[in-house]
Amino acid sequence: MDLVLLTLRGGRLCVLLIRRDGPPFDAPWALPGGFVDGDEDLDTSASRRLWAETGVTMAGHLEQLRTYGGPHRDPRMPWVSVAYLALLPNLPSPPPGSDGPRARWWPVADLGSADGPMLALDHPRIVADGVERARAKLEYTPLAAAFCEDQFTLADLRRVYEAAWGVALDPPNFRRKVLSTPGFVVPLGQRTSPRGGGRPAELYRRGSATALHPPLLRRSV
Amino acid sequence: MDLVLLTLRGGRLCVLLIRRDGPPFDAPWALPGGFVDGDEDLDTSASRRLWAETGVTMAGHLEQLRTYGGPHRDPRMPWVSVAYLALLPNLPSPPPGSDGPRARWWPVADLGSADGPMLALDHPRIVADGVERARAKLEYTPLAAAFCEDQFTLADLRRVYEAAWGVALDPPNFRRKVLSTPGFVVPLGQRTSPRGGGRPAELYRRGSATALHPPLLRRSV
DNA sequence: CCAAAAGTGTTGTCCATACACCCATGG
DNA sequence: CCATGGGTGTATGGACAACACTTTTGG
Repeated sequence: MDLVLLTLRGGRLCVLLIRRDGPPFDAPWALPGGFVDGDEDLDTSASRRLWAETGVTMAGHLEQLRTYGGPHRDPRMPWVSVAYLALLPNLPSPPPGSDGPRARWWPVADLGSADGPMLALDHPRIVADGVERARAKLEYTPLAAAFCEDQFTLADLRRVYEAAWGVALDPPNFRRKVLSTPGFVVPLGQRTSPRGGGRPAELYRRGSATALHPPLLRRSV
Repeated sequence: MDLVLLTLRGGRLCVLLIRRDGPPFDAPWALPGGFVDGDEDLDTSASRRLWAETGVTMAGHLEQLRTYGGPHRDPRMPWVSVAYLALLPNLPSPPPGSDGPRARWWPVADLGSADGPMLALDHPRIVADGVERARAKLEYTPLAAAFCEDQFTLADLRRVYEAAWGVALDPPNFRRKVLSTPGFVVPLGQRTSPRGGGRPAELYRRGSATALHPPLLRRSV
């Protein structure tokens, strides 16, 4: 099992990587993961590993990403690996998990570049699939809130989209769009204490919606 | 490995089920599937099994659906199973595959009803996931053409949406929408010979687009 | 008073819908 | 000539992008 843990740090979308030393890893950085116990559900196993890596239990979002397998994978690894994708609010660096000392958050934009980490096995593709899944799900689900704390402002939510998609969104229009979607967010009737000037923002929490109708499309084309 | 093979028969979305007799199947109908060879890729294995069941090679569409596993599955079965989803044009009934005599296309709308088939293990959920995946992918990909023959009319394509979503679409507006999406379909400059009255329709084949911008949304809410 | 951030109003454009209408074929 | 299905034209409404403007805070 491999875990793609995504979060936002400093306005950048980041993935958690673990520094590995020996085989079966042919490159210094790899996704967190491990073996699945025979007596537990796949989702349960992923949830347990997520907790082991980050201490996170309820926050965020966890879903199965895809299963990777075939002769191209390292023969010393399990023949197939089920990858899971987690979207998490900002966490300490390094995260307080079992791999803490060897763990690091890497901006996903740095993965292909020269000063970015070298990823082992087929992990580059797994990360790419996870990032694309996350970007796509922001369009038609309210999962952007999984990147935020329990209470968040609409600016927090907007910055999730801006970091994940690499675009700038118009704050007034974003506000209208989110508030006009039933169940996306729930107002709490409280305001933030402003930080260095500016009007305090209203606080919200996640709503009960599971899909956005109509979606919040990134206008790429 | 389990295969969810979907096709259109008589304006209804149908799934291929195999009649099973003994254990490990606790109900008479099950998805086609089998074991994965250790020396082949997952996608390759799914493609091979698809060919074995239907004789289909290039037509249609095949993608990984999800991996199911956990203690709730039958202990005599493999502990995990990777499910694949295929969208296929209309095929003979029964299909000319290895399980041909025991295979049957069932309308997915009948699955929950009293006169519908009883599905073994966790196959009801797998079928439901596959159907929902197919319905969703019709929105933002040109995969509806995978349900059609090599050459098809816009009415054929429209009937795919109508069958999968259970709605009626306005033919003029559907036509404009499809033709205004670059790469969705390619006109062939030929016309069908009309069948029992009506103007002959123009013929098209699949285009090169992989996504629809903007999507063709079902207005359910 | 000024800067900064949150929030409101307004307008134009695009797109989807609904539906009237025309075209081409079989009976 | 009529029924049937394919295809075109067009008016209306809703959603979104753009941007001017107001509100509320800190300095």
